[in-house]
Amino acid sequence: MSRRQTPPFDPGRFEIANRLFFRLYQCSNLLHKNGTRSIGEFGATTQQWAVLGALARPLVHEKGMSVKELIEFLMLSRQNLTAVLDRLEARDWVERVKDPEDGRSRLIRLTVEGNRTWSAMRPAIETFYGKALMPLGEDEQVRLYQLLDRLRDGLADV
Amino acid sequence: MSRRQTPPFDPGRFEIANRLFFRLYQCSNLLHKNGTRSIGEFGATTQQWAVLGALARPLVHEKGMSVKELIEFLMLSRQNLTAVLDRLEARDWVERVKDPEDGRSRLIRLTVEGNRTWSAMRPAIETFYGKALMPLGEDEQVRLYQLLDRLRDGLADV
DNA sequence: CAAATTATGTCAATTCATTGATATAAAAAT
DNA sequence: ATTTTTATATCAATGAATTGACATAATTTG
Repeated sequence: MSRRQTPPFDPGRFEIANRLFFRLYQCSNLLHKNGTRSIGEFGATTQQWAVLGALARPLVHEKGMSVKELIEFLMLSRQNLTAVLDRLEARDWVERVKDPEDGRSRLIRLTVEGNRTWSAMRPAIETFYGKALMPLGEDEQVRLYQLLDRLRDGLADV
Repeated sequence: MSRRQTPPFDPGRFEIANRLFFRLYQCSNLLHKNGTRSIGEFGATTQQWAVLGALARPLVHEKGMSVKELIEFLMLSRQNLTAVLDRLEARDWVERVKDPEDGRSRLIRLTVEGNRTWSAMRPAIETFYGKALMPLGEDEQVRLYQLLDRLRDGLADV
């Protein structure tokens, strides 16, 4: 229970919120820096890995995803995603194919090469996950992503 | 106890880690987008607000912080911080003064104008915090920043 | 005193992120 | 059939993030 309408902000509440978002900022910087370094041998970035990961999911892998779906899933702007897709397409890791059911829409799919690269990256990603999550038990990892889920919902509604 | 040395990665563990970092990525994008929008009237960004917030802390406010300390606190590169400080200095929100105790070092301090701006921003930041944290109770907010603390430590050690 | 380290800055290249404005083509609605 | 909406793309500007290489000045070390 107890979801307040407009929470009053005493100094304590502000401090907690401040720490929370500052940690988020720090984690975000570290994820980008060290995550990208850990897959440096492939010349990819964490953002590209997020796109490949989205497209490699079992239910998506064959039909692909539209740009609109990718934007909503990754929560970034269309202009930005277009640029990332351009780089991925230039490396022949993804392809844009016309949607047979909607001529306006194009489906983004992993190429064979993109699939191969994603598989090759997985061990490096697993190593990164393992090291980065060292201080957290499995139950805490679940708790953390559930809390991040709700934070995301809150952030999206601002 | 049970802090594993090299955690074996069964599919379940990978899935949990994957969700966790993906949520982190989404939250990071949303924080940047909606956070910056919520202080848009000041023409500042969440990064600039992080720097101002760091410098506005009671124990720091008078003496300031060196660039090195700011880099370690904010966890970003020197080249990047220099650029952010340049923009803040151009707006007369921060100043670089020589450290009387170390001629190599320069102390970054809030100017009077920077202090004024930080105070003016606070209500907008409080509103943002309030909306973004709507789905989370106070106890959950504390739990979340503690978990992020440990994730940050893990990410830093990769 | 000379050499090495430290703190900062600068220059350059790349990627990622935003917004805003504009364009094109196809689907849907009137 | 015309209009409107939708999906995508493009162009431009700005800010933020990384890395690498180099420069300078001051402190510390040998």
